[in-house]
Amino acid sequence: MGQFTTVCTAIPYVNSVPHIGNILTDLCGDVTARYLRMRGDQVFFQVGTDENGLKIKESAEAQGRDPYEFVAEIAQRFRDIFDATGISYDDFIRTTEPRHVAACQALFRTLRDNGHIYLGTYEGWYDVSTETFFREEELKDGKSPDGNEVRWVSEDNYFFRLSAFSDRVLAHIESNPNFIRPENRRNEVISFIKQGLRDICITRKNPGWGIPVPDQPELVIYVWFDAVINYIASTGYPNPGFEAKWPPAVQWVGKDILTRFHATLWPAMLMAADLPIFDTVVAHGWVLLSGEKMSKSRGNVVRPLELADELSSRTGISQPIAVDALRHFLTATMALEADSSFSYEEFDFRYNADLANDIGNALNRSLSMAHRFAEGIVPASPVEAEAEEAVRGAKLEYEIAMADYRIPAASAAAFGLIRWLGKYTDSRAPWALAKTNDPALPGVIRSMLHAVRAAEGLVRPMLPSTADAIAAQFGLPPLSEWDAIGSEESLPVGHALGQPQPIFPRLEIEKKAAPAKSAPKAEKTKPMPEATPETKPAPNPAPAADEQITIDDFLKVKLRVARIVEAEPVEGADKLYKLQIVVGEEPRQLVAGIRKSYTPEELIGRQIVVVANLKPAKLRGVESQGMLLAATDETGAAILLMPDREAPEGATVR
RNA sequence: GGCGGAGUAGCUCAGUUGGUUAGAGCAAACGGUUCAUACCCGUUAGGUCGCCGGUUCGAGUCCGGCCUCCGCUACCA
Repeated sequence: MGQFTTVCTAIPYVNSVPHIGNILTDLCGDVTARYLRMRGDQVFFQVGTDENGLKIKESAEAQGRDPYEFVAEIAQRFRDIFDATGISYDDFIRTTEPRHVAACQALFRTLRDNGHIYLGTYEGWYDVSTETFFREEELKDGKSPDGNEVRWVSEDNYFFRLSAFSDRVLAHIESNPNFIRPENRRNEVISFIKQGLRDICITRKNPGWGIPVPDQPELVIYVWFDAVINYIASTGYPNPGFEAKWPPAVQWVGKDILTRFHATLWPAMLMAADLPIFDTVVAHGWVLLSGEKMSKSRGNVVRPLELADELSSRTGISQPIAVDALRHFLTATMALEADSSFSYEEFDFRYNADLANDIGNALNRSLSMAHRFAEGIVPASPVEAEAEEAVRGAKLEYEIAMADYRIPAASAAAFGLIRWLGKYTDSRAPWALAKTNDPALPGVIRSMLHAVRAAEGLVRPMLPSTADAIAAQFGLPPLSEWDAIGSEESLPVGHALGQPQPIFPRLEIEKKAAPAKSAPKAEKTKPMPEATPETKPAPNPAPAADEQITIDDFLKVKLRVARIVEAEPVEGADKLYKLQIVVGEEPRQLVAGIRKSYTPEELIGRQIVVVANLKPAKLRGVESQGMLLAATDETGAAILLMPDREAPEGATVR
């Protein structure tokens, strides 16, 4: 047993059935794993489900279900979808499994023994639905930044000394340019860490669900702290032998969980435990639908199997081939550095253009020509030089892309070979050569077959069922060794080829009349910011509406004259004053960022103009019940607005 | 506000270290071909390479400023 090449994927939280965006992480991991296996690596490919956390327990109970049974059912659904979409995992780990619990507790113990975990009192606001603590100043209108309910908690908990690892994590990122991919995410992480990392509270009071803290079962480990440990638990940690699979070569994650968890917390945890760190973490963007993130609450989700089933019923292709169509869409159109969009039109379009017209037709036409002009066997004449060159070039381009985990670029290399074949076939025109009994004919036929057989190997990581179907029509075993791509042995001379059979029947897409010019298809890529929530049947956006408001709009803003009675700096802030003011008779507290421009003495006693009906908000933990009006000079300094002469206290301004 | 990214043909995007007529795919128009799943091939787009200025013999490609969009992050009320 040698060293494994380990591929990890972020595990989804089991609170709903996955949509096509959710499986993107696993698909990326799968393509990577399949590619590396073809390269000859002994691959260990981990996937799984994240099942702890209070939210799960509450969801289960809300349905009157036993939590264990509840998560088991949902985890199975994920597993079924992974299986059906061809995710070739070697291990499916659930965070409720004993092996994961044991790994968490072992790691926790190690960190506690090392002094990287300490006991402290946590007091603050807690958002149950995301299991996150918030500082006072992070709250918005008494709710979490995401708008969830929060409750005040005060409990003794363990903290992880994340702050102590800022420098080391940063140094690691900076000295390993490939540690975080793609580049733009790397920059985001660096600037995040440079602001300093705070220690993180990593336990919660045990609600009867979760992983108990060793020796202190009244506490459970925070779900995020526990979740990332699954990667190493999957390799067998802490049992001897896990080192054969640890550390991973690559860890795939969605962009939303990169910065806080996989690029900072998780490496810091590994450092603290003296464990090796994975080579690379790659973050991909989201798959948007009509420009919006898919979410169950929005009701705009596309489920992978439903999509495949629908395609399958429209074309008559088998489900695995339909799944490949989905895999192709995602791997070809995704961009690592940005979000990508899904639409049904685009999906059909890609199916016809890339799969039916390009790869399907290339196979069909090459095989039928071989039967027509070469008696259905692989001719002995040598492959023409330009075909050798095209295959070699595509293969190299593919390898370069995959070395950097640029899956869409690898896909483009594979399809580029197919497109090359179309031009080649036309330029050599075997049907014309046949008429004149040209001796070049067999070499051309063999070259075409050579290219298709190579393409089978190149698309195999993305489209495993399609690749199998191509091999089957060739009457050859699957081309599953990378080095065999483009080789003599992969396509033996004299081999009797199978009969061609369309793999991807063309979809009939009714051509739209001609709305091409007038309506740019409802702005699929850049949805205009719509103020109106909910339904939007006939948007008809009024363009100038932004720039002009009505008098009624203006009168909604209640401006009043107020007097400053006290001014003191806000602790821990260097721009803010806490001001006590009176609006008429009514005392108010304001927070204002004018410390650079005024001393407290200059402020006290002055009359100012304030927005009196502004929703209170917290800045740096201090409530501000309004906003004062000020102009800004060219340096950005504030210039207070004041009445021209003493105004009646609390006078209305308009 | 800070940091970062992006702005290239109708659409999706490529464009290495600055260098001859700025590219690909798709869509559209026209033409060709018939081996193939009405498929494939060729031609056509006359694109101010976001705007302004600068460096240079020469800039999409470097520098400065500005505009717009996006991401991250804030002591923005």
